[in-house]
Amino acid sequence: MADQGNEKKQGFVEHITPRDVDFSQWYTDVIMKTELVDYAPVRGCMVLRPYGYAIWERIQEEMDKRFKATGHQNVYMPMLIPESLLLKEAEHVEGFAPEVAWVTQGGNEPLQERLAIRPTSETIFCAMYSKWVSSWRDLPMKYNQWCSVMRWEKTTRPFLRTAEFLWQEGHTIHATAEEAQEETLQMLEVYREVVEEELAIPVLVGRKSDKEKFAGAQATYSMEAMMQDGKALQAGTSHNFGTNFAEAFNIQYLNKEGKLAYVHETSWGTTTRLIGAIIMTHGDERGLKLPPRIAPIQVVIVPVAAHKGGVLEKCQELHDQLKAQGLRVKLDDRDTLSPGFKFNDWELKGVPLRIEIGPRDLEKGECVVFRRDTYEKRSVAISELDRLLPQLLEDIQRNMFAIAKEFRDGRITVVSGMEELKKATENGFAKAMWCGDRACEDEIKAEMSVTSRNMPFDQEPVGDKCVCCGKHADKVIYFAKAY
RNA sequence: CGAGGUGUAGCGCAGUUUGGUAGCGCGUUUGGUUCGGGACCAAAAGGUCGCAGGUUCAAAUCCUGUCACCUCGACCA
Repeated sequence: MADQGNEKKQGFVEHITPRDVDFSQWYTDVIMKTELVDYAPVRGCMVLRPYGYAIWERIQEEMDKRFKATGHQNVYMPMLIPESLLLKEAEHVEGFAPEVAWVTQGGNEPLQERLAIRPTSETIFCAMYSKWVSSWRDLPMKYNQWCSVMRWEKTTRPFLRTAEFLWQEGHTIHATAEEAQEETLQMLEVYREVVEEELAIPVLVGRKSDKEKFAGAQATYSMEAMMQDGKALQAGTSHNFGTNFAEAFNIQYLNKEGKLAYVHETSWGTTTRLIGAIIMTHGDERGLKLPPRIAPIQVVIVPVAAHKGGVLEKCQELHDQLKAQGLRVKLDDRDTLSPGFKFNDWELKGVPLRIEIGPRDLEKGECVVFRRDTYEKRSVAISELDRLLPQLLEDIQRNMFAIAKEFRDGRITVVSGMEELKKATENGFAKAMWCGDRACEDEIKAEMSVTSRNMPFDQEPVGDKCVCCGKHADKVIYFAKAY
């Protein structure tokens, strides 16, 4: 029975729009049919269903433990921000004003001052920090909050852009510019680590251009992932505010020399958009494909002819054993569905490993193990599973990252002129030299709807002339169409 | 927000041109037989036709408005 990975026998049933026919429709089919989300009866909002929320909880867990390990604490700020507070930092207001939702009435009384539903919480963190800091001994303060924010977006798509979304926002204040910069880059690295090692999504990290940076930031850094349609998805950002907000909100402390000084501030965020990134990085013709480390269910056990010869009992026993071993395992004991249906169903839902156990296997003390990433099926002694499954999960994790990275790298093209840039960004990223002028970015965006993504650190130049204007250039930069 | 498209049972659709009893497939429920890649038989339940107005003896069908979703553009995580 070994290696019966015969493609023809694996009559998988097509239930979603093929990925290469209509990527966008494929995405919608996948998120709906896997029951990750549903549309809410509110404009632009989505409901995270149990399976979708479970993925978010896994991401939270991985992020949160690293935040704690790097010395951060969680807090919770109010959802409502007084208008006067939001108006304090000019660039910040300008950036967010168009998409703020307002509360104008409390009960039956109109409010004296309208309240913004937070689009982000810099201003309220600043208001509190200004109360809490007085001495250099109070610094740094490194807080994070898990919450939802609201941005009145004109067009929305589940996970990628919704009016309300779940995220974490870290906000820290420091005594020196050096510390703030170190924090900014440290958190970018934490993000990179979670996304590459846990979500198996390769990312390009680097600094944003001034045009693309956060409203009110001195510098913004991002990680950018490539989706299977070649478009970029900004997967997380980390900002250094310098003293911009501290000056606007008067966050001062007495330094060691006994003089008043402004704090240096950072903020950084990742959102449920990461779930969209997982779907569009790894998904295939059969649906979702979850990296083992983030999958809410790593191993599903499907009994065949469950009522015969103690099959179900054996499956239950195996389930308990694997669970005790620390694997996230599920026994599919639904009694009205055929095994074939369940195979398709769990592949659609992206579970990395499936174990099939039927009467024929039991006679031999074996089971069939199926890999979601390679579609490979093979017979294995049940007694080997405790050793084999963790190895397979690690192998799948590595394999998924390698495939995603190979795909991405194969679609990054070094370009030196506008025609090449246009061609490269039709289905991937362009890597180019840039002079640093805003005008060149504007021209590229106007002509081909392509934006600069970020400027990688420590990169060898790929030329010495700006891709747009041809003048001297010393900045390596990525361009792409973006979500 | 600009251009185009779609809203009819949980899902996928027909019916709209030419107004006249609300249809099909899948799913669901009950019973039985099945179970190694979306099983089969029998019976049953399920819809104010996206929503709000209007025209008409009569509206899924005609008119006006509005909302949601999809595709392509402009803004954003």
